Amino acid sequence: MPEGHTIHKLARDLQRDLGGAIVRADSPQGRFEDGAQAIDAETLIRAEAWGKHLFLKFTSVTIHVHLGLFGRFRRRRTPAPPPRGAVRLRLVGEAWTWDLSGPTACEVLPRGGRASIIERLGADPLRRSADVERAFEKIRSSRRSIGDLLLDQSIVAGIGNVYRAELLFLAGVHPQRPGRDVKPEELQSLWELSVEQLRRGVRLGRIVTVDENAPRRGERLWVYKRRTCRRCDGAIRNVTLGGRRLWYCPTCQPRRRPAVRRQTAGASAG
DNA sequence: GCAAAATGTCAAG
DNA sequence: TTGACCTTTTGCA
Repeated sequence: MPEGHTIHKLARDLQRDLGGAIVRADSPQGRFEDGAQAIDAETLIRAEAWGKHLFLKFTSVTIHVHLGLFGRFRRRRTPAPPPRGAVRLRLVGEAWTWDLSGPTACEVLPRGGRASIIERLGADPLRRSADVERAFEKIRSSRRSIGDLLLDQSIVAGIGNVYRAELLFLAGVHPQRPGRDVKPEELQSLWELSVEQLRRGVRLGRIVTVDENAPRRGERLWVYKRRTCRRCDGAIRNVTLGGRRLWYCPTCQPRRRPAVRRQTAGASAG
């Protein structure tokens, strides 16, 4: 189940397996027959990710895929066994076959369709061209909570419910702080953590935020769905923000920043 | 066998 | 703010 890291890894894998070659396409489930027919026997020119959106550019048209909450791609060796479950789109390459099931969106884009989707998306931590300043501006001028803002794809594209909780924890920011009250250095930290963590997610193929080499299953996250805090052992709280459940540690993520201890001039920093 | 949950988004009220 | 939608997996009878 996908946040931005999943889609970016997918784009790379599809590009590697199917890119630059002719692909056979069909819709075993039958709900994308016309679309599959449109690209069948065409060359996959480029697989590209933008936030949580995937674009598959073929010779004559571009396919847009959004996995939503349940969507999934399965990779199998060609010749592949019969589709398992409801496969919306099967892409068959020389060596590998990819089966798509359960997407929220799987559609042939009209001309200009890709551009109009990208227009609506905010800064993607996995893209070098990300317009960070614009994202910061939107956050700094909003009274909505930072927890809500981080899920808004038109501000930051690619962060989902797990990453937002983990990033806020790592940055020590309380999720209910209004965007306008988040300090520039905290925003900078949130952004840098996003880049670092999402990249790690792409590399590992799953979300791992804890600072351990080989975290065991169930020990990969700091706060998401946990009851106690890994760092301070205090009770984790959860609130609904942006329509989704969000977990945080009230001790490690104080609502007010801890007062900076006043230092007399000339005192050496600790 | 069935219910519930799952890393998401959009449109209706 | 709520419900609809997409599908698979897991847990409980």
